Amino acid sequence: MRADAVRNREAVVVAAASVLADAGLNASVAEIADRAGVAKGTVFRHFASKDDLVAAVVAGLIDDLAAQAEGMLAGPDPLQALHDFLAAGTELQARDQAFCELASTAELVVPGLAERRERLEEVADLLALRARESGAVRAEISGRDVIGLMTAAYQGACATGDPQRWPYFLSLLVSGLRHADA
Amino acid sequence: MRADAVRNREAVVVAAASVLADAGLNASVAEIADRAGVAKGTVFRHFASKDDLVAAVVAGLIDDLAAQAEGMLAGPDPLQALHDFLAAGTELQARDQAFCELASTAELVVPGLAERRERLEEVADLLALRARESGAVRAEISGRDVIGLMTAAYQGACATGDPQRWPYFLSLLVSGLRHADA
DNA sequence: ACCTGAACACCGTTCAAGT
DNA sequence: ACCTGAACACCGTTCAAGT
Repeated sequence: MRADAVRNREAVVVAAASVLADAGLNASVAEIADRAGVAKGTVFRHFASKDDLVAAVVAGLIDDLAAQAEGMLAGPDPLQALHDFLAAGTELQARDQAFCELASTAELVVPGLAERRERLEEVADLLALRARESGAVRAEISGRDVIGLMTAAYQGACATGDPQRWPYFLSLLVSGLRHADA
Repeated sequence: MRADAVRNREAVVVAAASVLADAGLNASVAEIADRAGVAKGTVFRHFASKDDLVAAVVAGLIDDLAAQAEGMLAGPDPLQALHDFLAAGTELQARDQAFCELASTAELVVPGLAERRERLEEVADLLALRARESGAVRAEISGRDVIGLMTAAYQGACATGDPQRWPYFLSLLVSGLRHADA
């Protein structure tokens, strides 16, 4: 790969990460190209579609979150670890609009993100299992459900008009996990 | 207003209600016009913008929900009434894609929906107050928060890939309301 | 090889021409 | 008055022409 191509590809990814975080999934390719200092066509030379570019950016975010989660598995307090993971995932939604929009979509509009999500679900599964075995959580809950809880907390807060209040919704959900009857 | 105009306007609203429920907010005006049997231009003769048409359709949905909620205020069990209202709102999201998308947006993209939402919040406020006064709910919760809970339940279920599981997320949230520590 | 910008299809919106 | 469809601006995507 030619040196300018490497540079351009990287510039596109960096620009896309920033623009997508701010403006979400319908940020225009034109704006990303502008910010990267390349022509629109160059974006499509490196990524087959806008969705592919989005996938490349968001895959990095999911991987970071999964890595964080693996670190939490070693913590002494299983309930705290689960709570920390939920908080990290919810806060990521608050920080990144594109991730936020993807997190609340059932079908992954964006291909190539499915495996990343599976890895995340597996770690979440372990966190949930430990919390249940410790007795702190009574509700039956899968790793997939844990991901759902992150989205629930953030979207709930958004719907009140004050996204910053997500910790309140998260604490409600965690109370629910602890005391759920059945 | 001429007779054909009345007929066309109604046809547009009916078509829009159906198309928006199925395809959500980015259903095209062309498809709505087709289904209504009119030209695209006719849609814009009756509604200044696509957003205005969306508002007209969704306002009806919100009003229906608010009316249901007012009926529930008279019920004997305050916790049950709150739960029923939450279930009705969540189920509406499951049934109507456009309502669902609007419910998880902080800023009402669509103008003219703010007052409708306020009326809904007021009824929700009363339902929340009664549930708290009855002692069944410990968490402090406003009418606005109640709306947020509907969105939280449905979006959480969506994020697991199985929207039909919203009752599980709703029951977690209601458990949280009952037992929240603080 | 890779980059560029003109070109195309799609969609919301406008408006001149019809009835 | 109201309806229609051609026209415009915007955006994702393609590709012929340049280096």
